[in-house]
Amino acid sequence: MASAKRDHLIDTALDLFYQGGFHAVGIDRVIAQAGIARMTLYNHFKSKDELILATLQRRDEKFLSWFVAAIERLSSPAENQLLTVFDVLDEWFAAEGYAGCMFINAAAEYSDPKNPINVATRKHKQLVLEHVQEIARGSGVVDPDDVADGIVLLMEGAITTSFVCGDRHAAIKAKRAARKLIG
Amino acid sequence: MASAKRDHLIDTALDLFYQGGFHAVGIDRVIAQAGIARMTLYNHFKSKDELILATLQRRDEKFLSWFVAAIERLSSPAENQLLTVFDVLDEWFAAEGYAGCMFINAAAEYSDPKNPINVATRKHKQLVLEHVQEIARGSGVVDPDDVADGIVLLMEGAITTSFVCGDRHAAIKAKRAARKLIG
DNA sequence: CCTTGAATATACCGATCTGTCTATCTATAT
DNA sequence: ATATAGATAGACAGATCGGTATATTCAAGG
Repeated sequence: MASAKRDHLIDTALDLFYQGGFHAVGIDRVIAQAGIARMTLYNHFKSKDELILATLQRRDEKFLSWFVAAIERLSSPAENQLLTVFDVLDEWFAAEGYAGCMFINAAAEYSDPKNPINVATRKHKQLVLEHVQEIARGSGVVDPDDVADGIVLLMEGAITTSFVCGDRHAAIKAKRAARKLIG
Repeated sequence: MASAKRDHLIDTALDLFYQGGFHAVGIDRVIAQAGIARMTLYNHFKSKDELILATLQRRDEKFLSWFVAAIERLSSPAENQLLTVFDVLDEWFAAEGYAGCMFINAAAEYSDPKNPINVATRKHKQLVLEHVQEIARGSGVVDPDDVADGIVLLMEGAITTSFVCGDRHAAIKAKRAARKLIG
């Protein structure tokens, strides 16, 4: 199952789909960019949708591990970690090639809730929520789950605002709002 | 310029693109659903992108007028109108055929900031922000522009959460957060 | 050395895509 | 009644789509 070719294929497709969209990027672009034969792709994946699912799974793993580590890295004893989350977002938004949340983008193109791709997006968002809930519970705030809901809403809002509106200060604005929210 | 056929074409395309996505829905589907000849479409629009732009413009008009009216309709003297906004969102999310924000979805498929479609999405979001700012300024809150930023972030977060996660309580959660935000 | 399995290039399939062309029809207005 | 403008159906173009078939090359392991 695990193979260097397969690995490289997923990474390449991840880049292309993230930057160009799922329907707009064809198999030909993926194999050309990856420098891999057409049949090698279909040897590892039954269909384009399977490849998309693999890229989303990898994105989920990569993003969550980066997200958790970045919170630790940017944390300071003086600040509630719930607020540090928005510094992490700010770093993300400023990264080269930032194109919003790949899962929101995927849901926009595959809106049928029964579609496995759509299912994968919900799963990812659920994992993010659960991690924020953990932080909230550990930060000594009252009604941690309510606060986590509000924090996640601000996070999603910041992602959308930064990407769709090109607002470079979305994360900072969200952090300011979060401060009032935590009280 | 204005024509019944053209009008009907825009309405039909609006429905189909909103439900099915822009790349995934082809011209053939649009003309079949509209019951209109192929050449009639290309007589009114130079290209598919022009048609998409027309649908986004109509969506912008329809949504904003509905949004403003719904706020008035659901307003009560006892409540800050900034909070009423989330009751309006709740109504929207519960509507049949709800498929998120068409402009967020459009930005996901056309992420190039120079693309006219992308430009249209930013314009729409700017208009929404400005209306929320008006409400904030009229609601006697301190730092109305800051508050408006927070409200809009919660709105965008609620839209994303309701659509991507299928969370039916996203608007209510956002309203709860907004209450703390207004103070 | 030989076998086995993976990767390769390339041709090909049927379907669909956006967009064009043409020829016919219809309704309205002069 | 006739001229004009818009709508029609349908064929067509050229490109691209996702996916398959085949035959060849290559590298590693026994």
